[in-house]
Amino acid sequence: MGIELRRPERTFSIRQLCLEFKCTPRALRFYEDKGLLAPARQGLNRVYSYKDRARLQLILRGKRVGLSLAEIREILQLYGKEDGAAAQNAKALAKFRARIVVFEQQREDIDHAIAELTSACARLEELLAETHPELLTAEPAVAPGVHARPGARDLAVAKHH
Amino acid sequence: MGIELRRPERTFSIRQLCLEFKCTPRALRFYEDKGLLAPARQGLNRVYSYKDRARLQLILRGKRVGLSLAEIREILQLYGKEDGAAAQNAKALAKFRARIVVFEQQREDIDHAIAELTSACARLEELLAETHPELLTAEPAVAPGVHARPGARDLAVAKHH
DNA sequence: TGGAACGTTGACGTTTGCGTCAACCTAAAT
DNA sequence: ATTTAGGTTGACGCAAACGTCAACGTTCCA
Repeated sequence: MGIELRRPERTFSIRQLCLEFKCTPRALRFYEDKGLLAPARQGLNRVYSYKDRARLQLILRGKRVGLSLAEIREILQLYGKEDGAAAQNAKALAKFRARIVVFEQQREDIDHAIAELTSACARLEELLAETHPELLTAEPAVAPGVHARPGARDLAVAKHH
Repeated sequence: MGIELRRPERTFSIRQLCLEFKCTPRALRFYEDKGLLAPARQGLNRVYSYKDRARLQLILRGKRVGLSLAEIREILQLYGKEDGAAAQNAKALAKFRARIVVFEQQREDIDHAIAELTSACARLEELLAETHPELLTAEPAVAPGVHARPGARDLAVAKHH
C-alpha cells in the first residue's frame, strides 16, 4: 500500500529507546511520572513518537550537564508554549539567561578539570615510564575522531564497581 | 620581629571558608567525614591551612562539574601519593583518562545547551518585543544573586521557599 | 498448551549529600 | 557572672533518582 514508513512516522517501544540511549525502562517511566514525557498508549503499552524521542534526548543531555529533572521539565514546558501568558515568557527569558550564566561557569570548571587531569596524566606517565615501563598500556591519548560510543550490545546496563 | 605573616602561613576558621566559598559548616564537616578534608585541630576546633583551602576549592570545582564526593576523594588521594604501588598509579592513569573523555563529552553537551538556550532567548525576546515590549527588562546580561545552587541558608541570603 | 519475550502497575529499598535540630563546650566581651 | 558568638559531636530527616522485587497481562510461536 502507499503508506510510507519514513522516519518521522516511526514509533518506538520503551525497550528500543532504552537500548538506544542506554537507560532503563524504570527511568523512562519515572520521567513520565515526573511529567517530562507523555508517550501515547496502545492498550497499556507505551508508544514513543519521534517527538518523544527528541524530548528524551534533551532530558538526557540536561542530566549530563547537571540539571535536575525538575529543571529540565521546566525548560521543556517553557519550550513548548511560545504563546500564552507573556509574563510567563518574560520569566522564562530570565531563567534561561540565568542558566546560560551557570553553564558558562560550568564550562570554565570543566576546562580547568581537563587541564589538571591532563597534566596529572602526564606526570603519572613519566613516573611510570621511569619506574615500571611495563605497566604503560601504550595508549598515549584518546583515540581521535571516535566519540566514545558505548556500543550498545547487551540490554543489561553494566555498572562500574 | 622577623616572623612574617605571609599568606602561606595563614589559617582559616570553618566559618571563614564557608563565607568565602558559599557553603555551610555542615558541608565541610561532611567532607571531612568522607575523607576529603583533614584539617588540623586546636583543641576541638578545626583549623584549616592554605592547603586545606586549596583542597576545598578542588572539591567544589569537582562538584560543580558533576563528580561525586567519592570520585573527588579518589582523585585527591591519587594526587597526593605520587609514589607507592605502581600498579595503583597505572589504574589511576586509566581512570584519569576515562574522566577526561567524560569531561569532553560534557563540554560538548554544555555547548549544545548554551546554544539552544541562547537561540531560545533570542526568539523570546523577539516575541516579547512584538507583543509586550513593556516586559523587556532591558537586562541583556545577568542581574542578581550570586550563583550558588540550593539551600545554603545557614549564612547566605534568604531564599524563596 | 505452554513458555518465552515483552509489557504493565504498585510499592518498598537505597544511595548521595547534605539540612536541621539538640545538647554541649569555651573564650571573649559586658 | 552572664550573655554572646563562635565552635563541637551525635542523631534524625529528607528529597532526588532511580533499582529492585512482586504480581500480573499480552502475544507469538513451536
